[in-house]
Amino acid sequence: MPEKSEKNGRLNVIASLRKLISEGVYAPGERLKELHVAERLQVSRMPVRLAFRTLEQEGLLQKTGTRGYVVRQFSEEDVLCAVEVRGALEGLAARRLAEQGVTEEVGAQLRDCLSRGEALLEKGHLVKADIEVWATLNQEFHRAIVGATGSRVIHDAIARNDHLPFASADSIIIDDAVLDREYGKLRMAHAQHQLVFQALSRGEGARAEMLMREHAYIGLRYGTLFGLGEVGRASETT
Amino acid sequence: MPEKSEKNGRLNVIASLRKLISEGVYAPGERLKELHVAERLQVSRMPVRLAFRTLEQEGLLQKTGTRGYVVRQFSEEDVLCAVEVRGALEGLAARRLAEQGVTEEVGAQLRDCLSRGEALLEKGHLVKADIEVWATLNQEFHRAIVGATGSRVIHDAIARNDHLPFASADSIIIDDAVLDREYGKLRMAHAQHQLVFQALSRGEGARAEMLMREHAYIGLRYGTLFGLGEVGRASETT
DNA sequence: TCGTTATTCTTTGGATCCAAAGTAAAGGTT
DNA sequence: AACCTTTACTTTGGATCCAAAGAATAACGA
Repeated sequence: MPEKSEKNGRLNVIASLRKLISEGVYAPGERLKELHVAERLQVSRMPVRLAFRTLEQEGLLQKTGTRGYVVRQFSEEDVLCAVEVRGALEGLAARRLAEQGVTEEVGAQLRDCLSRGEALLEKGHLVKADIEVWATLNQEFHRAIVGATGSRVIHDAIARNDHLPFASADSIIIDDAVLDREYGKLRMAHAQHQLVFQALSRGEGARAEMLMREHAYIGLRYGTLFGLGEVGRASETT
Repeated sequence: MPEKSEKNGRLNVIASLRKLISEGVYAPGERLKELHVAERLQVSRMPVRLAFRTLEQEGLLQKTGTRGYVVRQFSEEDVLCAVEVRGALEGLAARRLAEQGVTEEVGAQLRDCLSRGEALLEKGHLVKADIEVWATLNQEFHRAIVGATGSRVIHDAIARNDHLPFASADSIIIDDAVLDREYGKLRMAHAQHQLVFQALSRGEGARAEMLMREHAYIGLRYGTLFGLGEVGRASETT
């Protein structure tokens, strides 16, 4: 059973359910029954119902025509679309930020991310733990940009579209081949980050947008969207 | 009190609450109490709680730091961002559609929209009822494009970002000046639709995208996002 | 034996109840 | 008189109960 919140001893049903789905406990296409989930999480049906609503909005669950919810299936096509949506929105954020100018604080934050990325690269190779480090770093870089636009509307739009159930790095086997590929991806992503930062600093909005949109594809290009093989299994997505 | 569903006699709490907010019954910034809304809509607190969750996801409500929800305030800046987000996403849809090719069925649907738009224009002026006609027509055109991409991911992304509480046409005073401006807007929008359709038919993806992005601004350019003066009153949006 | 109908069971949606957390107010103390 | 503490009340979150809608199954008729 999932761990409860430290603060009030309450279970975050939404997070738990999201985790169960991304772990594949509830498989894509599977019908989800309130009572079943409730018993599994040791809560009553009520919080589960709330969670279903939220996860439906996130796109993780899907209302069946008749009744109840099923776990949404994502095709490779869906993943591509999600990537493009993300690219479009983050590109928008980048353009806005470039046009409104990067503050000293945000600039420092981005530079910090870049230098930490540099440090990772200088090692010449990756170990498993580095993948998580990079993931955090990457997230920080992107969040800084989106956050710096100051537009909650854009921020929310991105957040709302960021719930595709990709497995996290620790749920798949990381062998040397994977680490090699990840290193290559990291090199490329880092270079792209540098370019984006450059464009942002120079106030080149259109260029920043274009670079960010291209950057969004990196996970696909390097075939290291963890778990893609799993989520891509679905042939039908409607 | 709002009308109940014909089918099962049940009230759509989400739609009702959304309406109440867009009508200004619950003003931006106002704290929303479950019990109060429940009594107003003649339902128990439960469906209201569900609705709060959904509307929070939609961005209409906002969780306060401590407890409860407040009606979200939208600044003019927010509206601009929402428009750009919409443009970015619909632009994406247009590009995809152009690249994958417009089917005969979708082509016919779009042509139908265009000819109906033409008919409206030929009258040389608008009456109040035409505004609603155009709104429907416009919606149909955009939906056809987004729907034709076949990507639910993109469709949902757009739908999720389409909940800003603009007042509908019938909630403001429509005088001759407004009708004139609307006629001008309609001319322009129709022309843009024609161009988008042309680009789509020719498979010119990048052009279709660019045109669609520009088209998104039309409501702002013509200052006829009904109710913008209202929602724009908020100075702070965080 | 197959199809149709009726009955039962499953599952969801809504209402009410209870507990916990947070807020406001009142009273006491310095 | 001002500030702190304690108490009462407001409001939300969770649990349970009840009703209604759907699905499955069984029984009856052709």
